[in-house]
Amino acid sequence: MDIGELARQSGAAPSALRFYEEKGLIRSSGRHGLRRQYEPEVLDQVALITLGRSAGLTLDEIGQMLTVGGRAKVDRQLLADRADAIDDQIRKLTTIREGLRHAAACQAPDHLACPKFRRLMGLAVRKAIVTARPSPRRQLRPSGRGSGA
Amino acid sequence: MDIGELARQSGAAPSALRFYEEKGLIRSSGRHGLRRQYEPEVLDQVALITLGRSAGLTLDEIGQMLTVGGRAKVDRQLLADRADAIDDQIRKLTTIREGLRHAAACQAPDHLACPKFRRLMGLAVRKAIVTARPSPRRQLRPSGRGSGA
DNA sequence: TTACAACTTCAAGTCGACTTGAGGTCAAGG
DNA sequence: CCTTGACCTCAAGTCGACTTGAAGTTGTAA
Repeated sequence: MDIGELARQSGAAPSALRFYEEKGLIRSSGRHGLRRQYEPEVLDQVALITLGRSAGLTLDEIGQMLTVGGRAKVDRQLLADRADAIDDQIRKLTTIREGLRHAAACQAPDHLACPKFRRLMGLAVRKAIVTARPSPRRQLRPSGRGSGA
Repeated sequence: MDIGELARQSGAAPSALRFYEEKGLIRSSGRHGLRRQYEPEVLDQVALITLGRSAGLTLDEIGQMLTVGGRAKVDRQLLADRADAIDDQIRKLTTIREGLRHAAACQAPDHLACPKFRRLMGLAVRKAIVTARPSPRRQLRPSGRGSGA
């Protein structure tokens, strides 16, 4: 299939697909004239990329998980490490979610003053944060999730 | 305390703190000469910002949760919506984590070929929707953004 | 055969979240 | 009094992930 079809079926923009290819996350099987042709299984790869991106992973991170070249590279340790890192992120998000759920229900006008909120967020133990720089985890362009929601 | 002290205690760079202030996420209580002075409770706010950032939230998103101005704005619906959005992100991350954990243990050289991996990632559903010769629809505009998954 | 929509490349622009650098101010200590 | 260094402002730079635009090519339907 050509890039337009892949775009339609995957939901990713053609420019994004070219970008992924340039980065080595997907591969075209050849050209028809000058047009890229893709095998159907690329759809799965793009789905994976999209999922990863929407979960906040960088393309580099996703690339490390993808065995796209077909060749080897299945670094199990890396995979396990990534899983752990994601687990960590899940814990942080869970913390925030709980804090938010409470804040949405709480009567205190300023939730930073609410002891329950503070406990949920672990703000009493702020000494722990010393390790400046929370991993350079850059986020996907917020686009969708910003408004309305 | 001045910005250097806040930076030291919070782990955030002074430039980041100025940036947060400019964005309205924190406030200085005044100046000593030309130097910003901060109240201790700003530490909590910065801790919250740091936590949110490391979980992948944008500053705007975090700002909406923060009642920093002291004044009202506790939009419970917004808070609940944010909690839901975060829940969604947690689910995606959980999916990925499970996929990764399996891939790290699996023998298949290409996990996209592994049925268990595919099931974990929910990639099987893709198959169904394919090529039914879609009507010639053009879509070269900003594509409305799939925002994926 | 021709029109044209869909593709191509490449360069530059955008956005969020900061960082870096230049040039300037000022409070405190020697 | 003078130095120092932590602060100040403002502009510009950086990075990731794309998007946009210009200019050119081509498969295919009419």
